[in-house]
Amino acid sequence: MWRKVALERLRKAGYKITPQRLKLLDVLERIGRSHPSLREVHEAVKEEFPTISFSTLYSNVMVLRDLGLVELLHLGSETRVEVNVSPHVNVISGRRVRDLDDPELVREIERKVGGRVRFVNVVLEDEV
Amino acid sequence: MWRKVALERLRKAGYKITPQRLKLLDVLERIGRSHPSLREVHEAVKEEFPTISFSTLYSNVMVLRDLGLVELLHLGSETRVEVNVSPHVNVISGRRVRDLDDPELVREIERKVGGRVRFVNVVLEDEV
DNA sequence: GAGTAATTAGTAATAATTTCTAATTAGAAA
DNA sequence: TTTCTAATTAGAAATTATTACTAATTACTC
Repeated sequence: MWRKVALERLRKAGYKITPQRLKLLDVLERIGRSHPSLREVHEAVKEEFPTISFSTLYSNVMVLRDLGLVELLHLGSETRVEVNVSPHVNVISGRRVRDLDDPELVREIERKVGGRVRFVNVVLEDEV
Repeated sequence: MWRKVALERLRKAGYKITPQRLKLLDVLERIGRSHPSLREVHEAVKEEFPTISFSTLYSNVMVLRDLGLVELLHLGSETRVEVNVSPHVNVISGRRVRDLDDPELVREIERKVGGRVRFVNVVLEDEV
């Protein structure tokens, strides 16, 4: 579903459809909800397209971001890619991120902070 | 207040009280609630102690973090220092961060995500 | 006041992102 | 289909921020 939308939007915006881009869409459709880092996305794409360079991957992720197809979030020292673009909650414990789709909660937060929420990161205490 | 607690805790933990550390406490007491980046904290401390190196500043901030006296958060490419250590909400728009102390909201989020919240970052849509 | 381990400043190393460029290629037009 | 051209790619280099290392200095104990 996301892949289809993404492809359509790339076309509409006049971007060329290269094999590198197609593989990137495949990979993000498959693992995007696990919030992979750029490096992890690169590794995953290399499985299917071993010669893709980091720089190509990087610039393509930026294209997707510019088109509003992915969200980037910064966790520790790394940039994570997120396919869920609707306002939602990321629950973060350590390196783990899980999505919580709770429009109710998002709406309440919007009411309290006064502004349109892009996303919410809830950082939990490390379990001991 | 925070400064006093911090100094006490440094002493208790057996750390030496150096002029560099005292200036750092001064600065964080003063500007800590603006969530300065490490670089900004360094600049601010240099105003009062021009010879302090980034590396000294850095390791002292890490000491404060280890003692639970500051929280570090990663925003874009930079590390921000936060003096507010109780579970709370950071409202982020662009490079700006403001604190929202709303224990009610934090408690509700904790209930929904199931876990002890360290802090919550609410990232807002960029204003156009 | 001396001794000692912690701290400091300066520098080097690392890690992740971002930029740059020559060669290649997707897609439009002939 | 073939040609043309601007967009895209791979690889390398530059940048940026953080983290690690080390010799010299210093805060604190006795």
